[in-house]
Amino acid sequence: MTVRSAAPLPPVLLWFRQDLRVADNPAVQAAVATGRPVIPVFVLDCESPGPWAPGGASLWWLHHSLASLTRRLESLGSRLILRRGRFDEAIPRLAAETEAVLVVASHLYEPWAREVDRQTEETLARSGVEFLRVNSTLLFEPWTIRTRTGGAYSVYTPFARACFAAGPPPSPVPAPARLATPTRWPTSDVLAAWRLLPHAPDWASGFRATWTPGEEGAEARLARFLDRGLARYAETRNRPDVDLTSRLSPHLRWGEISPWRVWHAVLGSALAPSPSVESFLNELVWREFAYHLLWHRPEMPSEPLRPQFARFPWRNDPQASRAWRKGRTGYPIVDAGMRQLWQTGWMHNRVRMIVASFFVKHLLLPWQEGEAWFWDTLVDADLASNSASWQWVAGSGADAAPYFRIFAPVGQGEKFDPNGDYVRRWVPELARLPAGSIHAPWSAPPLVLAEAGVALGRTYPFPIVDHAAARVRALAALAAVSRERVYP
DNA sequence: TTTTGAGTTGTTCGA
DNA sequence: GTCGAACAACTCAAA
Repeated sequence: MTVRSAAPLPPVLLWFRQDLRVADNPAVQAAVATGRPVIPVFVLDCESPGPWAPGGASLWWLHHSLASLTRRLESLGSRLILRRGRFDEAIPRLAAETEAVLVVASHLYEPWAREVDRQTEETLARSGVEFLRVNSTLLFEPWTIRTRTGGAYSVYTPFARACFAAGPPPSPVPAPARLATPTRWPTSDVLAAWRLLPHAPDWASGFRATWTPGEEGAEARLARFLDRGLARYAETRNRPDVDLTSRLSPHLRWGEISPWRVWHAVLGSALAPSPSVESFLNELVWREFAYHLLWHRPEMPSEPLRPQFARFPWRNDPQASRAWRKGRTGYPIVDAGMRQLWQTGWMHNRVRMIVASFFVKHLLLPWQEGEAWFWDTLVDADLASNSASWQWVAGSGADAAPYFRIFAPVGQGEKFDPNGDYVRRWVPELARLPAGSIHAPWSAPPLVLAEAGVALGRTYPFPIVDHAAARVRALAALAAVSRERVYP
Protein backbone atom coordinates (compact mmCIF):
# COMPACT_ATOMS: atom_id res chain seq x y z
CA MET A 1 0.00 0.00 0.00
CA THR A 2 1.45 3.33 -1.03
CA VAL A 3 1.25 6.36 1.18
CA ARG A 4 0.66 9.52 -0.78
CA SER A 5 0.56 12.93 0.76
CA ALA A 6 -2.55 14.44 -0.76
CA ALA A 7 -2.43 18.10 -1.72
CA PRO A 8 -4.04 20.07 1.13
CA LEU A 9 -7.73 20.69 0.57
CA PRO A 10 -8.33 24.35 -0.35
CA PRO A 11 -10.01 26.18 2.53
CA VAL A 12 -13.26 28.10 2.80
CA LEU A 13 -13.43 31.63 4.19
CA LEU A 14 -16.04 31.97 6.91
CA TRP A 15 -16.73 35.68 6.79
CA PHE A 16 -18.39 37.02 9.96
CA ARG A 17 -20.24 40.28 9.49
CA GLN A 18 -23.31 41.00 11.61
CA ASP A 19 -23.56 37.45 12.91
CA LEU A 20 -20.84 37.34 15.56
CA ARG A 21 -21.65 33.93 17.01
CA VAL A 22 -20.66 30.32 16.39
CA ALA A 23 -23.80 28.65 17.75
CA ASP A 24 -26.90 28.52 15.59
CA ASN A 25 -25.18 30.27 12.71
CA PRO A 26 -26.09 29.06 9.20
CA ALA A 27 -22.89 30.57 7.79
CA VAL A 28 -20.82 28.49 10.22
CA GLN A 29 -22.90 25.43 9.37
CA ALA A 30 -22.46 25.97 5.65
CA ALA A 31 -18.70 26.32 6.05
CA VAL A 32 -18.45 23.18 8.18
CA ALA A 33 -20.62 21.25 5.73
CA THR A 34 -18.04 21.69 2.97
CA GLY A 35 -15.68 19.42 4.89
CA ARG A 36 -12.86 21.83 4.09
CA PRO A 37 -10.52 23.73 6.39
CA VAL A 38 -12.26 26.85 7.66
CA ILE A 39 -10.64 30.27 7.95
CA PRO A 40 -12.87 32.59 10.04
CA VAL A 41 -12.42 36.25 9.21
CA PHE A 42 -13.85 39.62 10.20
CA VAL A 43 -13.24 42.68 8.04
CA LEU A 44 -13.63 46.15 9.46
CA ASP A 45 -14.81 48.34 6.61
CA CYS A 46 -15.43 51.92 7.69
CA GLU A 47 -15.29 53.22 4.13
CA SER A 48 -18.04 51.47 2.16
CA PRO A 49 -20.88 52.41 4.52
CA GLY A 50 -20.17 56.13 4.10
CA PRO A 51 -22.13 58.00 6.79
CA TRP A 52 -23.37 54.68 8.13
CA ALA A 53 -20.03 53.36 9.32
CA PRO A 54 -20.45 52.16 12.90
CA GLY A 55 -20.60 55.01 15.41
CA GLY A 56 -18.61 55.35 18.60
CA ALA A 57 -20.90 53.26 20.79
CA SER A 58 -21.16 50.54 18.15
CA LEU A 59 -17.38 50.35 17.85
CA TRP A 60 -17.08 49.92 21.61
CA TRP A 61 -19.50 47.02 21.38
CA LEU A 62 -17.80 45.59 18.33
CA HIS A 63 -14.43 45.47 20.06
CA HIS A 64 -15.76 43.36 22.91
CA SER A 65 -17.89 41.23 20.65
CA LEU A 66 -14.89 40.40 18.46
CA ALA A 67 -12.85 39.55 21.55
CA SER A 68 -15.63 37.22 22.62
CA LEU A 69 -15.94 35.64 19.17
CA THR A 70 -12.18 35.06 19.12
CA ARG A 71 -12.38 33.17 22.41
CA ARG A 72 -15.31 31.14 21.14
CA LEU A 73 -13.47 30.17 17.97
CA GLU A 74 -10.35 29.27 19.93
CA SER A 75 -12.45 26.92 22.03
CA LEU A 76 -13.31 25.16 18.75
CA GLY A 77 -9.63 24.86 17.91
CA SER A 78 -9.79 27.75 15.45
CA ARG A 79 -8.93 31.45 15.22
CA LEU A 80 -10.42 34.72 14.02
CA ILE A 81 -8.48 36.54 11.31
CA LEU A 82 -8.91 40.31 11.48
CA ARG A 83 -8.49 42.51 8.45
CA ARG A 84 -9.26 46.12 7.77
CA GLY A 85 -10.29 47.74 4.49
CA ARG A 86 -13.01 47.76 1.91
CA PHE A 87 -14.97 44.50 1.81
CA ASP A 88 -14.60 44.20 -1.94
CA GLU A 89 -10.82 44.49 -1.68
CA ALA A 90 -9.98 42.75 1.60
CA ILE A 91 -12.00 39.59 1.00
CA PRO A 92 -10.78 38.86 -2.54
CA ARG A 93 -7.23 39.54 -1.35
CA LEU A 94 -7.55 37.13 1.56
CA ALA A 95 -9.17 34.54 -0.69
CA ALA A 96 -6.20 34.79 -3.03
CA GLU A 97 -3.67 34.58 -0.19
CA THR A 98 -5.27 31.47 1.23
CA GLU A 99 -6.29 29.94 -2.11
CA ALA A 100 -9.82 29.65 -0.79
CA VAL A 101 -12.41 28.35 -3.22
CA LEU A 102 -15.48 29.52 -1.38
CA VAL A 103 -16.49 32.48 0.77
CA VAL A 104 -19.49 32.00 3.08
CA ALA A 105 -21.19 34.96 4.76
CA SER A 106 -24.52 36.07 6.09
CA HIS A 107 -26.70 38.33 3.98
CA LEU A 108 -26.57 42.06 4.65
CA TYR A 109 -29.53 44.26 3.79
CA GLU A 110 -28.14 47.78 4.05
CA PRO A 111 -28.16 49.63 0.71
CA TRP A 112 -24.40 50.25 0.82
CA ALA A 113 -23.79 46.58 1.59
CA ARG A 114 -25.85 45.38 -1.35
CA GLU A 115 -23.64 47.45 -3.62
CA VAL A 116 -20.33 46.34 -2.13
CA ASP A 117 -21.44 42.70 -2.00
CA ARG A 118 -22.16 42.83 -5.70
CA GLN A 119 -18.63 44.12 -6.29
CA THR A 120 -17.15 41.48 -4.01
CA GLU A 121 -19.04 38.71 -5.75
CA GLU A 122 -17.88 39.94 -9.14
CA THR A 123 -14.24 40.19 -8.11
CA LEU A 124 -14.29 36.78 -6.47
CA ALA A 125 -15.98 35.23 -9.50
CA ARG A 126 -13.19 36.48 -11.75
CA SER A 127 -10.81 34.30 -9.71
CA GLY A 128 -13.23 31.40 -9.74
CA VAL A 129 -14.16 31.82 -6.07
CA GLU A 130 -17.76 31.23 -5.14
CA PHE A 131 -19.54 33.68 -2.80
CA LEU A 132 -22.31 31.98 -0.86
CA ARG A 133 -24.65 34.04 1.28
CA VAL A 134 -27.09 32.69 3.82
CA ASN A 135 -29.55 34.19 6.27
CA SER A 136 -28.07 34.43 9.74
CA THR A 137 -29.82 37.48 11.11
CA LEU A 138 -33.53 37.62 10.24
CA LEU A 139 -36.60 35.51 10.91
CA PHE A 140 -37.79 36.11 7.36
CA GLU A 141 -35.69 37.61 4.65
CA PRO A 142 -37.22 40.82 3.30
CA TRP A 143 -38.13 39.44 -0.12
CA THR A 144 -39.90 36.36 1.23
CA ILE A 145 -42.84 38.24 2.79
CA ARG A 146 -45.11 39.56 0.07
CA THR A 147 -48.63 40.90 -0.34
CA ARG A 148 -51.22 39.02 -2.38
CA THR A 149 -50.13 40.95 -5.41
CA GLY A 150 -46.49 40.18 -4.82
CA GLY A 151 -45.63 43.65 -3.54
CA ALA A 152 -43.94 44.93 -0.42
CA TYR A 153 -45.82 45.80 2.75
CA SER A 154 -45.76 49.30 4.11
CA VAL A 155 -48.24 48.89 6.96
CA TYR A 156 -47.18 46.94 10.01
CA THR A 157 -50.29 44.96 10.88
CA PRO A 158 -50.77 43.16 7.57
CA PHE A 159 -47.01 42.57 7.44
CA ALA A 160 -47.10 40.99 10.88
CA ARG A 161 -50.08 38.82 9.93
CA ALA A 162 -48.15 37.62 6.90
CA CYS A 163 -45.14 36.79 9.08
CA PHE A 164 -47.16 34.78 11.55
CA ALA A 165 -48.86 32.98 8.65
CA ALA A 166 -45.51 32.23 7.02
CA GLY A 167 -44.93 29.45 9.48
CA PRO A 168 -42.33 29.07 12.19
CA PRO A 169 -38.78 30.34 11.62
CA PRO A 170 -35.96 27.77 11.65
CA SER A 171 -35.04 25.97 14.85
CA PRO A 172 -31.76 26.70 16.62
CA VAL A 173 -28.76 24.48 15.88
CA PRO A 174 -25.90 24.04 18.37
CA ALA A 175 -22.33 25.09 17.65
CA PRO A 176 -20.06 22.59 15.92
CA ALA A 177 -17.65 20.70 18.18
CA ARG A 178 -14.67 22.04 16.28
CA LEU A 179 -13.63 23.73 13.06
CA ALA A 180 -11.17 22.12 10.67
CA THR A 181 -8.01 24.23 10.54
CA PRO A 182 -5.92 25.16 7.51
CA THR A 183 -2.31 24.01 7.24
CA ARG A 184 -1.20 27.63 7.25
CA TRP A 185 -2.94 30.59 8.87
CA PRO A 186 -2.95 33.95 7.11
CA THR A 187 -1.77 37.00 9.03
CA SER A 188 -4.20 38.88 11.22
CA ASP A 189 -4.42 42.41 12.60
CA VAL A 190 -4.31 42.79 16.36
CA LEU A 191 -7.69 43.85 17.73
CA ALA A 192 -6.27 46.38 20.18
CA ALA A 193 -4.42 48.09 17.33
CA TRP A 194 -7.77 48.97 15.75
CA ARG A 195 -8.33 51.29 18.70
CA LEU A 196 -12.07 50.83 18.72
CA LEU A 197 -12.28 51.65 22.43
CA PRO A 198 -12.48 55.25 23.60
CA HIS A 199 -9.46 56.77 25.27
CA ALA A 200 -8.94 60.33 26.46
CA PRO A 201 -11.63 60.58 27.56
CA ASP A 202 -12.80 57.08 28.37
CA TRP A 203 -16.53 57.59 28.21
CA ALA A 204 -17.38 53.90 28.39
CA SER A 205 -17.45 53.25 32.13
CA GLY A 206 -21.25 53.24 32.13
CA PHE A 207 -21.16 50.87 29.17
CA ARG A 208 -18.94 48.38 30.96
CA ALA A 209 -21.23 48.45 33.98
CA THR A 210 -24.28 47.77 31.81
CA TRP A 211 -23.30 45.28 29.12
CA THR A 212 -21.60 41.98 28.41
CA PRO A 213 -21.13 41.85 24.64
CA GLY A 214 -20.78 38.47 23.00
CA GLU A 215 -22.62 35.20 22.62
CA GLU A 216 -22.50 34.30 26.29
CA GLY A 217 -23.71 37.71 27.34
CA ALA A 218 -26.60 37.38 24.89
CA GLU A 219 -27.62 34.00 26.24
CA ALA A 220 -27.44 35.34 29.79
CA ARG A 221 -29.70 38.26 28.85
CA LEU A 222 -32.19 35.92 27.24
CA ALA A 223 -32.20 33.62 30.26
CA ARG A 224 -32.70 36.55 32.60
CA PHE A 225 -35.54 37.89 30.49
CA LEU A 226 -37.32 34.53 30.33
CA ASP A 227 -36.90 34.20 34.05
CA ARG A 228 -37.89 37.68 35.21
CA GLY A 229 -39.20 39.86 32.41
CA LEU A 230 -41.42 37.90 30.09
CA ALA A 231 -44.24 37.06 32.49
CA ARG A 232 -45.35 40.66 32.88
CA TYR A 233 -43.87 42.03 29.69
CA ALA A 234 -47.21 43.29 28.40
CA GLU A 235 -47.61 45.56 31.44
CA THR A 236 -44.01 46.48 32.16
CA ARG A 237 -42.57 46.96 28.70
CA ASN A 238 -43.55 50.62 28.71
CA ARG A 239 -42.06 51.32 32.12
CA PRO A 240 -38.56 52.77 31.98
CA ASP A 241 -38.42 52.81 35.77
CA VAL A 242 -38.55 49.01 35.99
CA ASP A 243 -35.73 47.20 34.26
CA LEU A 244 -37.64 44.24 32.89
CA THR A 245 -37.25 44.56 29.12
CA SER A 246 -35.05 42.02 27.37
CA ARG A 247 -32.22 44.41 26.42
CA LEU A 248 -31.38 42.00 23.63
CA SER A 249 -31.24 44.75 20.99
CA PRO A 250 -27.44 45.20 20.84
CA HIS A 251 -26.92 41.44 20.87
CA LEU A 252 -29.36 41.05 17.98
CA ARG A 253 -27.77 43.96 16.14
CA TRP A 254 -24.40 42.18 16.02
CA GLY A 255 -25.97 38.77 15.59
CA GLU A 256 -24.63 37.40 18.85
CA ILE A 257 -27.92 35.57 19.12
CA SER A 258 -30.36 34.71 16.36
CA PRO A 259 -33.89 36.10 16.36
CA TRP A 260 -35.24 32.58 15.86
CA ARG A 261 -33.40 31.42 18.98
CA VAL A 262 -35.21 34.17 20.88
CA TRP A 263 -38.50 33.43 19.09
CA HIS A 264 -38.50 29.73 20.00
CA ALA A 265 -37.28 30.35 23.55
CA VAL A 266 -40.17 32.74 24.17
CA LEU A 267 -42.76 30.54 22.49
CA GLY A 268 -41.43 27.47 24.26
CA SER A 269 -41.63 29.08 27.67
CA ALA A 270 -44.26 27.86 30.10
CA LEU A 271 -45.85 31.28 29.82
CA ALA A 272 -46.94 30.83 26.20
CA PRO A 273 -49.44 31.61 24.94
CA SER A 274 -50.13 34.88 26.68
CA PRO A 275 -50.50 38.56 25.85
CA SER A 276 -46.93 39.09 27.08
CA VAL A 277 -45.53 36.45 24.74
CA GLU A 278 -47.51 37.80 21.82
CA SER A 279 -46.43 41.32 22.59
CA PHE A 280 -42.76 40.36 22.75
CA LEU A 281 -42.91 38.37 19.51
CA ASN A 282 -44.37 41.46 17.89
CA GLU A 283 -41.27 43.41 18.89
CA LEU A 284 -39.19 40.86 16.99
CA VAL A 285 -41.52 41.25 14.03
CA TRP A 286 -41.10 45.03 14.19
CA ARG A 287 -37.40 44.46 13.66
CA GLU A 288 -38.26 42.34 10.64
CA PHE A 289 -40.58 45.04 9.35
CA ALA A 290 -37.79 47.60 9.54
CA TYR A 291 -35.58 45.36 7.39
CA HIS A 292 -38.47 44.75 5.01
CA LEU A 293 -38.90 48.51 4.58
CA LEU A 294 -35.17 49.12 4.20
CA TRP A 295 -34.88 46.42 1.56
CA HIS A 296 -37.73 47.75 -0.53
CA ARG A 297 -37.09 51.44 0.18
CA PRO A 298 -33.31 51.76 0.33
CA GLU A 299 -33.56 55.55 0.53
CA MET A 300 -35.23 55.23 3.95
CA PRO A 301 -32.19 56.22 6.07
CA SER A 302 -31.96 59.66 4.50
CA GLU A 303 -35.15 60.48 2.57
CA PRO A 304 -38.70 60.73 3.94
CA LEU A 305 -40.85 57.89 2.65
CA ARG A 306 -43.69 60.38 2.20
CA PRO A 307 -42.42 62.77 -0.44
CA GLN A 308 -44.33 65.80 0.85
CA PHE A 309 -42.15 65.73 3.96
CA ALA A 310 -39.21 66.82 1.85
CA ARG A 311 -40.75 70.30 2.11
CA PHE A 312 -41.43 70.22 5.83
CA PRO A 313 -40.33 73.51 7.44
CA TRP A 314 -37.59 72.06 9.61
CA ARG A 315 -35.74 74.59 11.70
CA ASN A 316 -32.03 75.01 12.14
CA ASP A 317 -31.33 75.54 15.82
CA PRO A 318 -27.94 74.27 16.98
CA GLN A 319 -28.55 75.49 20.50
CA ALA A 320 -31.78 73.53 20.91
CA SER A 321 -30.21 70.52 19.27
CA ARG A 322 -27.33 70.65 21.69
CA ALA A 323 -29.64 71.00 24.70
CA TRP A 324 -31.44 67.87 23.54
CA ARG A 325 -28.25 65.88 23.02
CA LYS A 326 -26.88 66.87 26.41
CA GLY A 327 -30.12 66.21 28.28
CA ARG A 328 -30.74 69.83 29.21
CA THR A 329 -34.14 70.57 27.66
CA GLY A 330 -35.83 71.28 30.97
CA TYR A 331 -38.25 68.36 30.46
CA PRO A 332 -37.13 65.75 33.00
CA ILE A 333 -38.29 62.64 31.14
CA VAL A 334 -36.54 63.82 27.96
CA ASP A 335 -33.35 64.70 29.80
CA ALA A 336 -33.33 61.43 31.70
CA GLY A 337 -33.55 59.49 28.45
CA MET A 338 -30.81 61.45 26.72
CA ARG A 339 -28.50 61.01 29.69
CA GLN A 340 -29.22 57.30 29.94
CA LEU A 341 -28.28 57.10 26.26
CA TRP A 342 -25.07 59.05 26.76
CA GLN A 343 -23.96 57.06 29.78
CA THR A 344 -25.00 53.53 28.82
CA GLY A 345 -25.40 53.56 25.03
CA TRP A 346 -29.00 52.53 25.37
CA MET A 347 -32.41 54.05 26.09
CA HIS A 348 -35.68 52.46 27.04
CA ASN A 349 -37.97 52.19 24.01
CA ARG A 350 -40.82 54.24 25.45
CA VAL A 351 -38.39 57.03 26.22
CA ARG A 352 -36.90 56.82 22.73
CA MET A 353 -40.31 57.69 21.36
CA ILE A 354 -40.69 60.57 23.79
CA VAL A 355 -37.28 62.14 23.09
CA ALA A 356 -37.60 61.60 19.34
CA SER A 357 -41.06 63.15 19.27
CA PHE A 358 -39.74 66.06 21.29
CA PHE A 359 -36.85 66.58 18.88
CA VAL A 360 -39.00 66.44 15.78
CA LYS A 361 -42.27 68.00 16.93
CA HIS A 362 -41.45 70.29 19.82
CA LEU A 363 -38.17 71.54 18.40
CA LEU A 364 -39.05 71.08 14.69
CA LEU A 365 -35.56 69.75 14.06
CA PRO A 366 -35.01 67.37 11.12
CA TRP A 367 -35.40 63.71 12.04
CA GLN A 368 -32.21 62.87 10.14
CA GLU A 369 -30.24 64.86 12.69
CA GLY A 370 -31.70 62.93 15.61
CA GLU A 371 -31.22 59.71 13.70
CA ALA A 372 -27.51 60.53 13.28
CA TRP A 373 -27.12 61.18 17.01
CA PHE A 374 -28.75 57.86 17.86
CA TRP A 375 -26.54 56.19 15.27
CA ASP A 376 -23.44 57.45 17.01
CA THR A 377 -24.50 56.88 20.60
CA LEU A 378 -26.59 53.68 20.65
CA VAL A 379 -24.89 50.34 21.19
CA ASP A 380 -27.82 48.79 19.31
CA ALA A 381 -27.64 51.27 16.40
CA ASP A 382 -29.19 49.37 13.51
CA LEU A 383 -29.73 51.11 10.19
CA ALA A 384 -33.10 49.52 9.52
CA SER A 385 -34.66 49.92 12.96
CA ASN A 386 -33.18 53.35 13.59
CA SER A 387 -34.29 54.93 10.34
CA ALA A 388 -37.71 53.25 10.29
CA SER A 389 -38.38 54.39 13.85
CA TRP A 390 -37.33 57.99 13.30
CA GLN A 391 -39.53 58.16 10.22
CA TRP A 392 -42.37 56.68 12.19
CA VAL A 393 -42.03 59.32 14.89
CA ALA A 394 -41.67 62.13 12.35
CA GLY A 395 -44.82 60.95 10.57
CA SER A 396 -42.94 60.69 7.29
CA GLY A 397 -42.87 56.89 7.35
CA ALA A 398 -44.84 54.63 5.10
CA ASP A 399 -47.06 53.62 7.97
CA ALA A 400 -48.90 56.90 8.48
CA ALA A 401 -49.27 58.13 12.02
CA PRO A 402 -52.27 60.28 12.96
CA TYR A 403 -51.14 63.86 12.52
CA PHE A 404 -52.27 64.72 16.03
CA ARG A 405 -50.00 62.22 17.80
CA ILE A 406 -47.61 64.54 19.60
CA PHE A 407 -46.19 63.11 22.78
CA ALA A 408 -46.69 65.37 25.80
CA PRO A 409 -43.49 64.98 27.79
CA VAL A 410 -45.08 65.71 31.15
CA GLY A 411 -48.05 63.43 30.61
CA GLN A 412 -45.82 60.63 29.32
CA GLY A 413 -43.54 61.00 32.31
CA GLU A 414 -46.41 60.84 34.78
CA LYS A 415 -47.96 57.88 33.01
CA PHE A 416 -44.91 55.69 32.50
CA ASP A 417 -42.60 56.83 35.32
CA PRO A 418 -45.28 57.45 37.94
CA ASN A 419 -42.96 57.63 40.94
CA GLY A 420 -40.28 59.54 39.10
CA ASP A 421 -37.64 56.89 39.83
CA TYR A 422 -36.36 56.87 36.26
CA VAL A 423 -35.87 60.63 36.32
CA ARG A 424 -34.25 60.45 39.75
CA ARG A 425 -31.74 57.91 38.51
CA TRP A 426 -30.60 59.84 35.45
CA VAL A 427 -31.23 63.45 36.48
CA PRO A 428 -29.78 63.45 39.98
CA GLU A 429 -30.19 67.19 40.46
CA LEU A 430 -33.95 66.54 40.61
CA ALA A 431 -33.67 63.45 42.81
CA ARG A 432 -35.14 65.04 45.89
CA LEU A 433 -38.30 66.30 44.21
CA PRO A 434 -41.50 64.49 45.15
CA ALA A 435 -43.27 62.40 42.52
CA GLY A 436 -45.96 65.03 42.07
CA SER A 437 -43.45 67.66 40.93
CA ILE A 438 -40.66 65.73 39.34
CA HIS A 439 -42.01 65.72 35.76
CA ALA A 440 -42.78 69.44 35.69
CA PRO A 441 -40.46 71.19 38.15
CA TRP A 442 -41.31 74.64 36.76
CA SER A 443 -44.84 74.32 38.08
CA ALA A 444 -43.77 73.10 41.52
CA PRO A 445 -44.36 75.46 44.47
CA PRO A 446 -41.23 77.47 45.34
CA LEU A 447 -41.03 75.87 48.75
CA VAL A 448 -40.99 72.37 47.27
CA LEU A 449 -38.20 73.37 44.89
CA ALA A 450 -36.20 74.96 47.68
CA GLU A 451 -36.53 71.92 49.91
CA ALA A 452 -35.34 69.70 47.06
CA GLY A 453 -32.37 71.97 46.42
CA VAL A 454 -33.59 72.82 42.94
CA ALA A 455 -32.95 76.34 41.62
CA LEU A 456 -34.50 76.51 38.16
CA GLY A 457 -32.27 78.20 35.65
CA ARG A 458 -29.27 77.39 37.84
CA THR A 459 -29.22 73.74 38.93
CA TYR A 460 -31.67 72.60 36.26
CA PRO A 461 -32.85 74.47 33.14
CA PHE A 462 -36.26 75.99 32.52
CA PRO A 463 -38.07 74.24 29.63
CA ILE A 464 -36.47 75.34 26.35
CA VAL A 465 -39.91 75.40 24.69
CA ASP A 466 -43.43 75.72 26.03
CA HIS A 467 -45.33 72.51 25.42
CA ALA A 468 -48.69 74.00 24.44
CA ALA A 469 -47.15 76.53 22.06
CA ALA A 470 -44.82 73.94 20.53
CA ARG A 471 -47.73 71.57 20.02
CA VAL A 472 -49.74 74.19 18.13
CA ARG A 473 -46.70 75.09 16.05
CA ALA A 474 -46.09 71.44 15.13
CA LEU A 475 -49.74 70.83 14.22
CA ALA A 476 -49.66 73.87 11.94
CA ALA A 477 -46.47 72.69 10.23
CA LEU A 478 -47.86 69.20 9.77
CA ALA A 479 -51.16 70.48 8.40
CA ALA A 480 -49.36 72.71 5.91
CA VAL A 481 -47.28 69.83 4.62
CA SER A 482 -50.12 67.33 4.39
CA ARG A 483 -52.37 69.72 2.46
CA GLU A 484 -49.62 70.65 0.09
CA ARG A 485 -50.14 68.73 -3.11
CA VAL A 486 -47.13 67.02 -4.56
CA TYR A 487 -46.88 67.39 -8.29
CA PRO A 488 -44.60 65.01 -10.12
C1' DT B 1 -62.41 46.64 -10.31
C1' DT B 2 -64.15 49.03 -6.86
C1' DT B 3 -65.02 49.15 -2.22
C1' DT B 4 -64.28 48.86 2.50
C1' DG B 5 -62.15 48.69 6.88
C1' DA B 6 -58.24 49.74 9.20
C1' DG B 7 -54.09 51.97 10.62
C1' DT B 8 -48.33 50.25 17.65
C1' DT B 9 -47.38 52.98 21.20
C1' DG B 10 -51.68 60.15 21.83
C1' DT B 11 -53.77 64.49 23.73
C1' DT B 12 -57.19 67.56 24.98
C1' DC B 13 -61.58 69.19 26.04
C1' DG B 14 -65.85 69.18 28.04
C1' DA B 15 -69.44 66.74 30.35
C1' DG C 1 -60.98 62.63 39.00
C1' DT C 2 -62.91 60.00 35.14
C1' DC C 3 -64.72 59.17 30.70
C1' DG C 4 -65.78 59.47 25.85
C1' DA C 5 -65.47 61.97 21.81
C1' DA C 6 -63.03 64.56 18.57
C1' DC C 7 -59.01 65.37 16.24
C1' DA C 8 -57.45 65.44 8.48
C1' DA C 9 -57.23 63.21 5.19
C1' DC C 10 -54.93 59.47 3.20
C1' DT C 11 -53.14 55.15 1.85
C1' DC C 12 -52.83 50.43 2.09
C1' DA C 13 -54.34 45.56 1.93
C1' DA C 14 -57.61 42.53 0.92
C1' DA C 15 -62.22 41.10 -0.27
